[in-house]
Formats: sequence, C-alpha cells, structure tokens
Amino acid sequence: MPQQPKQAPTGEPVAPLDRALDGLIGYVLSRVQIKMYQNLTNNFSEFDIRPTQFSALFIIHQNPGLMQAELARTLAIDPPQAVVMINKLEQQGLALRIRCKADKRSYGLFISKSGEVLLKKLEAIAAQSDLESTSALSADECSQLLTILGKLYRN
Amino acid sequence: MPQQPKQAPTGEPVAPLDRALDGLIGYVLSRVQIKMYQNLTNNFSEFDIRPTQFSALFIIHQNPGLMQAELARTLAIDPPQAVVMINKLEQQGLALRIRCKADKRSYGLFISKSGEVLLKKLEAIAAQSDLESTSALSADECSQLLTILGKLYRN
DNA sequence: TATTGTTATACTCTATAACTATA
DNA sequence: TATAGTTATAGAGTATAACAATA
Repeated sequence: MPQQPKQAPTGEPVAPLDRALDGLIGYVLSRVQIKMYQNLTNNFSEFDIRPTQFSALFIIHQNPGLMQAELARTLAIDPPQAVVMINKLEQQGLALRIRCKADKRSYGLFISKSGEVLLKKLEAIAAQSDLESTSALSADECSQLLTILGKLYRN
Repeated sequence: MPQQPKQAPTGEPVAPLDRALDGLIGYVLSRVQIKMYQNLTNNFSEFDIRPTQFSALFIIHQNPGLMQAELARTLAIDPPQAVVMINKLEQQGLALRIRCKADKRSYGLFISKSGEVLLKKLEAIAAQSDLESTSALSADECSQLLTILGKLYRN
C-alpha cells in the first residue's frame, strides 16, 4: 500500500491513472485546455499580459468603441472583472476609455497606438503557440477540430 | 461612439465580437471548455461536489491505494491543493487515507462505501451532461473529437 | 424605475515557501 | 540529504450586493 506499481523503469507511468475518464469529452477537453493555456501563458511571459487580456485587446481592436458591458459579455466575465482588466490595460497605456457623448453613463473602448504595436506581436505569438500545441495534428484534423468546436460553442 | 450597432432587432448580436479569434484553436477550445464545465457544475448542483472532486473520486476508485502526490500529478494540481481536496472528501466520508506500512511518510487513498454509492450517481450525471453538451454532434464527430483531443493531450 | 460602470467583499483556485516526519 | 505530506500565505480569478451617475 500503495498497492500498485507507480513507475515504469523509464520513469514513465505504466498507464495514465485517469485513462478510464478518456471517454468523457468534457474531461479530455479540460485537460487539453489546461495544457494549451499554460503554453500560451509561457509564450507571453516576456510581456505582462495574460491570455484573457490578449483576447480583450484583440476584441477592442476589432470593435473600436465597444462598451465595457459588451466586452464582458463576449469574454464571459462579470462587469466588475471587466473594470479591473480595463483599468490595467489603461494603466499599461494599451487601451483607453472615451466617454460616450450620446449616453454619458457609458464609455467607448479603444486601443492605443502602443496597444496596437503590442497586439501585433501578441497575435504572432498566439498563432505560433497554437501551432506548437497542435503540431501532432494534420491540417485536416485542425480544420475538423475547429468545425466541431464551433458546433459545440453555438450548441 | 459606441460607433457600431450592438443589437439586432431580436436582441441577438449582429455578429459575435470575437469572430476574428475563431481561427485560434486555443481560444475556441477555451470557450467550449467554459460552457461544458459550467454545465457539469450545474448538473452536480444538488451535491456538494465540483468537477475536480468528481475526477479525484473517480481516479481514487480506479486506483485504490494511490498516493496523494500521484493524484495531484494526474489532476495537474499542486500537492497543497490535493491536501485540501482530500481533507474535504474525507470529511464528507467519501474517501479515506490509510497510512502506508512500508513508507510511513505516505498514505494510500481509498474510496469509502458511501463514496462508491455517490460516485455511481455522479458518473451517470457526468455522462448525461457530456451528452447534453455534445448534442449538436453526430456519433462520428464525437469519436473524431475524442481522437483528436487524445493526440493533443499526448502531444 | 432601469442601466452603466464602479466599489467593496468574499469565496474559490492556484502557486510558493517553509515546516514535520519519515527515509 | 531527500521525499511525502502539511501549513501558511499570497495572488489570481470569479461572483454578488450595493452604490453613483445617468437615462
């Protein structure tokens, strides 16, 4: 007790201890997501940027003038989280809030010049990181995967 | 400013604001994972159990006597997190630690009788939740997805 | 009265260092 | 000295209620 051999001579596990969960798509998906997220985080490490902040910057760039509430909804985060994130992006000089003249309660979100410069770099890194993480797949499998994940998201 | 129409007459967004990120497998995967995780959490709501605790219970059941460090490695969590989780499973009477005679530093982890009873229910719920979340896919697409995710995990 | 953004707060999750008891 | 487990702690991430300004 432990009743089971834990290590093969090579130091590799004899069999994954969670093999019996391999039939659950949710479980397997989650395992892969953790790996890819960590890989991207590592690839971003020279910048003070996390994957969600990258997504936020990207979405602001694609949708100049959008409101905080829209950004929050798109990223599936709560409005208070959006406030904190945008504060940070603003402090870093990457994005800015501009008060909306028509509805003075709200702000339009915009990317700054230096935000655009950084975003270009981050986009290249993210694309590269995606390639790294999916190097075991053929081009065909990649597009199959994107199609299937698209269906799952639209549900 | 906002410079862009935000709502279609139905209340649905004109186009997803993150459409341009749809080519990044990591991003799309993460979106889907969030949905499936939330769905499973909701389906577990009548029990005081989270998806990770379910996985832990499942793995303990499949590998009776395994050590905490092995469980932590399998779940990709740090040893201190494993301690907290196992404490909770023990307090709930679902799992137990038994000191290893050969190496008195370590424990073997075991599932209890009532843990087994609960696990059976949770397995059924998890399988059902997986089906719900993947109802948009054909059987063929489900197996394609599992194959591809398997490759990504093994990398 | 409802909505946008904000603050405060709390709870979970994650990560690290330092400790204990064994080896 | 090294390892298994533990404690303490701090930092992210997440979620909720309550508030100010505006509609």
